[in-house]
Amino acid sequence: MTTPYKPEIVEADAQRYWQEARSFVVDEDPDKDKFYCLTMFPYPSGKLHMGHVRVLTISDVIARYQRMQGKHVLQPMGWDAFGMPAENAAIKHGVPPAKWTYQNIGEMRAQMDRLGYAYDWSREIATCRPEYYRWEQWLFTKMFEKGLVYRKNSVVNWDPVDQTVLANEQVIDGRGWRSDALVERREIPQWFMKITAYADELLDELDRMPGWPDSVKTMQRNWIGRSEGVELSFEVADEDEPLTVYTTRPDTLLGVTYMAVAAEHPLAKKAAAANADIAAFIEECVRTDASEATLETMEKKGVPLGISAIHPLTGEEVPLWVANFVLMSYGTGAVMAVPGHDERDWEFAKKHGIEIRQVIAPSDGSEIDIQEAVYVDKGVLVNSGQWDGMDYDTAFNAIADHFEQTGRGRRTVNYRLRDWGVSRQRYWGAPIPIIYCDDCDAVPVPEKDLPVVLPEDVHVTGAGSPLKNMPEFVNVPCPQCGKDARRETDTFDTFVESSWYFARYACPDSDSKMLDERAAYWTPVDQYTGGIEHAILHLLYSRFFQRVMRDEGLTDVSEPFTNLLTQGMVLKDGAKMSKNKGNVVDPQELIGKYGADTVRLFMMFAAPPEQSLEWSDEGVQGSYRFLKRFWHAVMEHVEAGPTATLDPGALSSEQKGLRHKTHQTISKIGDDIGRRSSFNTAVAASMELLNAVNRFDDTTEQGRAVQHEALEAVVLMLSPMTPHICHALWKALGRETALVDERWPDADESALELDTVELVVQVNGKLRGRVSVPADAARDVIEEAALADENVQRFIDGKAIRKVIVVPGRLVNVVV
RNA sequence: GCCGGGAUGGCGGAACUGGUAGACGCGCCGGAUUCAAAAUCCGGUUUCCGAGAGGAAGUGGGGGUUCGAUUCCCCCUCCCGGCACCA
Repeated sequence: MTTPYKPEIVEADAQRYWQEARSFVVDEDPDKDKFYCLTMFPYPSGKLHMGHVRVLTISDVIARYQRMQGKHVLQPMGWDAFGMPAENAAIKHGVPPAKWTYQNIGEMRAQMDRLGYAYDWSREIATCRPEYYRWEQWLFTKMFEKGLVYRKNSVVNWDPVDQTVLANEQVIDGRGWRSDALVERREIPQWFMKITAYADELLDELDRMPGWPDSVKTMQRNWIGRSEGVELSFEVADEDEPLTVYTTRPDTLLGVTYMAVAAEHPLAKKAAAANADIAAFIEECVRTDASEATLETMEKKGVPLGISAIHPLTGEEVPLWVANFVLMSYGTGAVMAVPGHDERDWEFAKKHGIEIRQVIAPSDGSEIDIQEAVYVDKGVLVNSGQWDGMDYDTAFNAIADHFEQTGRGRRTVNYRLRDWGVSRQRYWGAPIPIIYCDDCDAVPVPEKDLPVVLPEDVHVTGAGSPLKNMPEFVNVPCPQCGKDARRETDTFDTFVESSWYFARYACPDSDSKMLDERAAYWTPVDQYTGGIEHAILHLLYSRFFQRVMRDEGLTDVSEPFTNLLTQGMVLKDGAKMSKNKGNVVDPQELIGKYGADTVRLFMMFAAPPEQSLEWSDEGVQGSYRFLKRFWHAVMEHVEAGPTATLDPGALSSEQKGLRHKTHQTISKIGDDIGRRSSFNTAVAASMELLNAVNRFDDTTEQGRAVQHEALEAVVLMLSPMTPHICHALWKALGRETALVDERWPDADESALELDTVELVVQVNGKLRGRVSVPADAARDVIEEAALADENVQRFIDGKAIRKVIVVPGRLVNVVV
């Protein structure tokens, strides 16, 4: 009987060692090659869930692997501590958000430690602490000075019963989640950050980011949505102001048969004053939430305003409509409609009996019927007078020139990207450092008065921010003129905190600067890991903030994350684990039953990191079984007595075979983890090697030596995934040093060479046989061997061989 | 609706650059061990035909390129993520 595997003892022992040796606390050592490994920090929601365990484990495996490559690794952890759930908990249970949050942080930190993650806890950050958010308040005031922030009216979801602003998430089927009242769109003044000032840089740099997945780069490109078009004006009958629209298809201009404005547009409001039907329609448009998904999937509706614009080229009258699919916040709040050559315009025109005019024909001369089907491709202009026969580019330029020469329009670059609205009408966030004075308007809080500290002892009711009812917070003298003034009670969007925390880990205790010289050592982040749901917002805001910090002279770095890995969700029964669905598996329970290593191993083995992971209780048991087999294999070997030194020159062919497998696996797993982030196949390869060791029944001196080498390799290579058991087994194998300080093994090239290789033989692409040939066999020798195969003979017999394809080391295909 | 991604045995997945489809694990079947069970160990396991040797089909559906396609191209279906106030 060998020593049994007791994970709770093995894991406590390893963790005690790391704790006492301060294994994961790092300094800024200029002589060492740094590696900054980071996970998107969690929201402290209460308990760790499997989604957390997955991403934290992926990141930990990378950190530990890089350490074994000799890198000086920083892996910090912290808390995205502001946000709505704390307010919801406060409303429900009467606990102040701060207290609730700090409690959760304590619980989650303990759970993380139980999982054995290699964190430098000396750098822990919680974004709800004034020492942290004072610096984003400070940066905001710097941006204010530079004109990178501004205030304008913008739309929110308004709950008319609770008299409060709702997040999109709090709107369910157009109604407030607590009041059930129909939500209204309402405009209020809010602060914006000018991310559009960096649009071109954010877009262009994507081409020079090889460490990011193409899918994320494509999403960001599309989100920024740079387009080149023409801005042009239509005169409106009886109006002084012309109606300005932007189009990327000036070539279709002669096909404009109507125009549409947003419900909030001044022309619509004016028409509504004189017409009850229009007023009713506008009312209806406002009674919806503000999310784009809702607007785009809504039935497209509109009513005519009874007024016309004048077509700038033909002088024709073009009817004006108000429509629910035009947004005031996009461009000018007005669009020109070309039913013949735009899908949405075509459907709207069909529905309302508006004329559909063909002005583009396919370049290949084929006939189309524009009344039957819309034609959106670029082609040749028709029914367009002097522009007839031109292709897209020629027409674009000719028409753009015409407008620029007549002064009624101009070429312009447009972005889909909008400036970032950072104001939130919520309590549990970082206060926006602004003071409103009747004389001086909005005044940023001077640096000496920062931070603006959020009062933590409050009573949250859910109806508006409690800050509004705290005169000691609100009433302050104006920093400019000293008169009585009022403090801003809105707080920052929590994305503001998460847009720069990664840099602050380098110097979390710096109280004189947002970032000090330590940031120059650690940033940028070498490996960033997190959910694909952050592909656009969080990652784009972080790229923006990094540049704002750069332009403020705080860093030379422009891109915050060199390599990005986006991990998939954890599912059970095909659905995301959530309390609502009742399919949650508690990590704590599993760790108690099997230990942290089993949970970590299953997470890494069950699916590739970018894909969703289907939870399986049986699969977890399988991982546990493997660790037990692993443990007993090493213990049996060790308990059989000491091992002799390996002599590679004195091995039998079976011994050579196992040694070949060992070094082939070392080579494969290094590539799997280091280059491919393919942890599931790395685990599979470890299992294969261990299976080979267990099948290898050779108790001679050299037999045991080859076995010993294989077992040490498995211990080293599994250690990033299951660090505790490997820590124990490394000691058991007679090693004096701690495994955490060991280097990744090297594959011995001489052990990888093979004398013979097996080739597959196909006839017409179908597998018909296999042949063994010397590794260095010439092409004609391979061909001869392939054609000589008995089964291959049956399929080529009596047929003419047209061609023989030889793929060295792989296959032979005989084409007959 | 728009943008991005995914679909392979009973299940999770593997096949990396167009070259043996199903590695590894789960489950299941059979056996060993046991008074019995659990645990453990050994063998089998895509489907169909065949005693076997072997053959045929097969990677969501339909088409195409190629000596050869899970992999590349076109069209479609379903599922997932995001859509600017969930984080």
